[in-house]
Amino acid sequence: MDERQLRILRELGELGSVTAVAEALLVTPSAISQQLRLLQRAIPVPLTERQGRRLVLTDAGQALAGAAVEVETALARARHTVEEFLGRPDAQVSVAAFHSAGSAFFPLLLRVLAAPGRPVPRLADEDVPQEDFPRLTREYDIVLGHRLDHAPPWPDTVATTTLLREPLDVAMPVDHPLAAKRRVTPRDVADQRWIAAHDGFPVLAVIEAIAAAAGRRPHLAHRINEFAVVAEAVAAGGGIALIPRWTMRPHPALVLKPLSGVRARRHIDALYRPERTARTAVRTVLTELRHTARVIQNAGPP
Amino acid sequence: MDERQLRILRELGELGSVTAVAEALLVTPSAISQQLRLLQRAIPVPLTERQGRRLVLTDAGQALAGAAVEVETALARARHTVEEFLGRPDAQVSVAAFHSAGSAFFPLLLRVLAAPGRPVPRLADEDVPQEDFPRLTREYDIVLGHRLDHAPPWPDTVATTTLLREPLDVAMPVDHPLAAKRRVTPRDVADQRWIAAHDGFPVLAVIEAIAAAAGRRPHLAHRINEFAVVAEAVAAGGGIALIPRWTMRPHPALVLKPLSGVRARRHIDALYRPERTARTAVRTVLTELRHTARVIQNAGPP
DNA sequence: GGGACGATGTAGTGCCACTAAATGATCGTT
DNA sequence: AACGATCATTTAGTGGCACTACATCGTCCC
Repeated sequence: MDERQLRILRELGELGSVTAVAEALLVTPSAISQQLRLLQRAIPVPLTERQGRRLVLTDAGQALAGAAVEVETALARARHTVEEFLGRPDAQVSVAAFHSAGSAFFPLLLRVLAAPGRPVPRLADEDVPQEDFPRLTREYDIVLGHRLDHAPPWPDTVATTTLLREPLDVAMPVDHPLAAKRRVTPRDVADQRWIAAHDGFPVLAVIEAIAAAAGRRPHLAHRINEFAVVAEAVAAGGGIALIPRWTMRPHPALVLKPLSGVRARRHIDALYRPERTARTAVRTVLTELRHTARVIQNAGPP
Repeated sequence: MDERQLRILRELGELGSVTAVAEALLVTPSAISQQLRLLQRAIPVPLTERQGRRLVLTDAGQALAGAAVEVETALARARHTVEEFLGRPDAQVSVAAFHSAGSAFFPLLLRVLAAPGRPVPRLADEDVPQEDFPRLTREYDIVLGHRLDHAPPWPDTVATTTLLREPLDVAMPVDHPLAAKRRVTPRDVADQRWIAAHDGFPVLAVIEAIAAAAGRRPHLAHRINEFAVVAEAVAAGGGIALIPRWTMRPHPALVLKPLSGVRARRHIDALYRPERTARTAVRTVLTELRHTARVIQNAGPP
């Protein structure tokens, strides 16, 4: 007893003859007759009976044809399930971000999505080395990752959208000798003690580029990834550091000075598997992330 | 997208690997893999993804697997529909009877089935010529028919159960000359005017047999099928008649005298298509008819 | 009765789900 | 680091089954 046989039985109940069913299903009457015989073989009571030269359903056949409607309904629903899954505007969308992007994007994203009928965000922070961001797209619909301006592009296993090109400024205590300058050069800062990120994190490469531009080797005093911790360490006189201009909340005891002569920028990119954009809700969140990026860039951190 | 592919998807969701699904469904992993590929071909977003060396469902796959459960549920219900149809003890059972059987059986049957959980009788009277009783089983689950003791048996296209072997007595007015006898012989009644049934109805053959036993030709004064009408005609002096002993309500102006020397009996049989006894409710009604027959035989008509 | 209509049986064909065996990928182990 | 074990997939080949074409049989209608 399979779907097709039930379909045939149902059509026979509604159309009232084998020939009519055959025409409706675009096959020969012989095929219908054979399938009915096969269906009958599995069932111990007659499902059909001759009425003159026509074939009609018995009571048992009508009972089974009724169940066949449920089967077809369930199958039709199954066939539409994927579309519905893709089309739901209020589905869950998981977004991962490294810390500073999270602190800047998540509040704005939560606010703009806090309405019925909008995607339901599932946010998570994931601070991983550069090369691990693409892998996170297995687990999250959208991953906010960062890389330096000149760094190799993301592997083409993932699709990407650049949300921000954010300058990295030199952070120092407000009473630092360099705090009087409008901008600083690699020569200005090459001999400073640096608070850098761990290996594999993008900020480190910029510090090395700055030192190289001044012909020195960088003095890496501390290795701290989290910018909020970095800021506190800088304020406490632990050294200077590179801090993103827009996504970090300003620290009252610090000043940020733009670097000249070295491209110190990081990209904040949205990484995702292309097929996930088939979901309306995912596309919506991507759009909102782009919009959020403009807000962040114009207004600075919240 | 067919049932099997959905089944495979569902199992993959629950078992978590192609090999496990293959073992569960008693096929090779290759078959599973191929079916998943076919299913995927019909759907624009990935349903599965590699997780290490295993294959697991994506969110879209899980959504579809959920719908697959509904499909399987509907199919399982369809597969049980026939059994349920057969097993329902309180289903409708249609019973047809010729007039006198109806007037005797129907009241008792209605009384014994008048309870929740018992078969719901759909009664009908059908007075047709002898050879038409089997045909009625197309339309009714059970048909009460009658035939004479020595008449040819019912065709074996129908199953039969004999409910009653009922004597046919000679009915006459209470003041008739023969009313003084305990029983009557063919010779006694051969010259009487008879009230007989129409051609094709069993009673007629008995009258002819009586006449033949006495070496006469019967004198058929009237042709009336319905025994209630016959009784009135006899009471009014229209002639004598054969009247069933148990299934006719006694008429106050008539007496019934047994015939000797001639087998004057009719069978009241239940005719039905064998497959209909697959239904519990039909078997129940057949049992109750047999029981009702015993009551009628012992107690006489109600 | 004869012709039209409807259902069914039979032989043959093409498709499809499956198996078997090889390949590729990943994991755990020593 | 290398190996075997495990898991998935691919390929070629096979058997079963749903279908078509054609013939036959029963039923209805004029």
